[in-house]
Amino acid sequence: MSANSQPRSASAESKARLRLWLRLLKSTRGVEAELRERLRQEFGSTLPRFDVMAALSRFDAGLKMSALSGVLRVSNGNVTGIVDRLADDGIVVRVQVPGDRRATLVRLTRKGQEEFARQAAAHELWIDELLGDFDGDEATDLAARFDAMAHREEDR
Amino acid sequence: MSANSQPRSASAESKARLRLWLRLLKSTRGVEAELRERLRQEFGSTLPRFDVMAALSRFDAGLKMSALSGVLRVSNGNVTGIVDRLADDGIVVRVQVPGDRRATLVRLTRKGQEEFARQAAAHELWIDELLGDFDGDEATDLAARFDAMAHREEDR
DNA sequence: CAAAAATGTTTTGAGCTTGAAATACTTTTT
DNA sequence: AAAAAGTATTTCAAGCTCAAAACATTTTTG
Repeated sequence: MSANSQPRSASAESKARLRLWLRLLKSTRGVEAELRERLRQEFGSTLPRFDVMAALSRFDAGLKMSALSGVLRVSNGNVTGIVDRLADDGIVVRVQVPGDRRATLVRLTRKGQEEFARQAAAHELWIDELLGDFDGDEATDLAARFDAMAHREEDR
Repeated sequence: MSANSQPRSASAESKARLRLWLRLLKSTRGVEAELRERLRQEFGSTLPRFDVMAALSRFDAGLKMSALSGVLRVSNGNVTGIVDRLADDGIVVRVQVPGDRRATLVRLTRKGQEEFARQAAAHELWIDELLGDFDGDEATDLAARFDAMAHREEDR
């Protein structure tokens, strides 16, 4: 009955979502902090650098700066700085795109590929440890669930 | 049987966890990006500022700088900067702790309380919208699940 | 074909973030 | 009570992050 049965349950739902958000944030920040720390300790590197290397590792032909910032969903200027430092370290190279003098292609060097392979192997072990609470089936279910959510986000 | 039935399934489990982690990261980063954008647009503020205000709002008597960085799980120096700017804007005040001239207590001002109330109300609506994929029960279940995980993290 | 619009990247300025060093004060030890 | 150890906070240097502005080049349009 009554037109106002909604408000009460809507509010309870809203509180439940807020609680979920706070837990999600705490969990992912915790894992991220641990990953940062280990990348720093074990490889003298950072998460943003790892993310750039991971993205480039999927494209042997390299990526344009704009494509890279698109894949990573960070700003152009941001990628400029990270790639600068990665290039200084010989992990990536910038290559002119023939026929378009505005664009540059960024590619992992041989050294970059080797370095990424080492880090990615360690990274997978770390994740396995840090998300050890979830067994294979639960992880698979949740991954599908959050994939749906991530997709809904994209349409916004 | 065989001694090597473990490796195969362990690896599949590890892949499932890695996939989960990537989805989790994508989802939470997406929501965070949206929150940042809205805080900027609607309130000319940022997530770190919101986090500090939220923490202080739970302690009428104020928090010491070290307690604040403890609650937020960020470095001391980090909090110094955010509190500096919040103080410049009249959102918080630093108060001397009687009997200990090293410490300072940070408290929301009246203005800070009012500002936080407005932002928190909007924030709750935003989260309700952004996590709209999850109904109340699912949100409650998942919150408990990630709480368990976050607790395991703390023991590390 | 010149002007205008679009595309690709870097620069800039402000704020966030960290770990380590510096500073200031308090408590404990000798 | 001086020395040493511990606690509270800020400063520093380096890197990450964004939005907006600046630049350079290419494509489209009038």
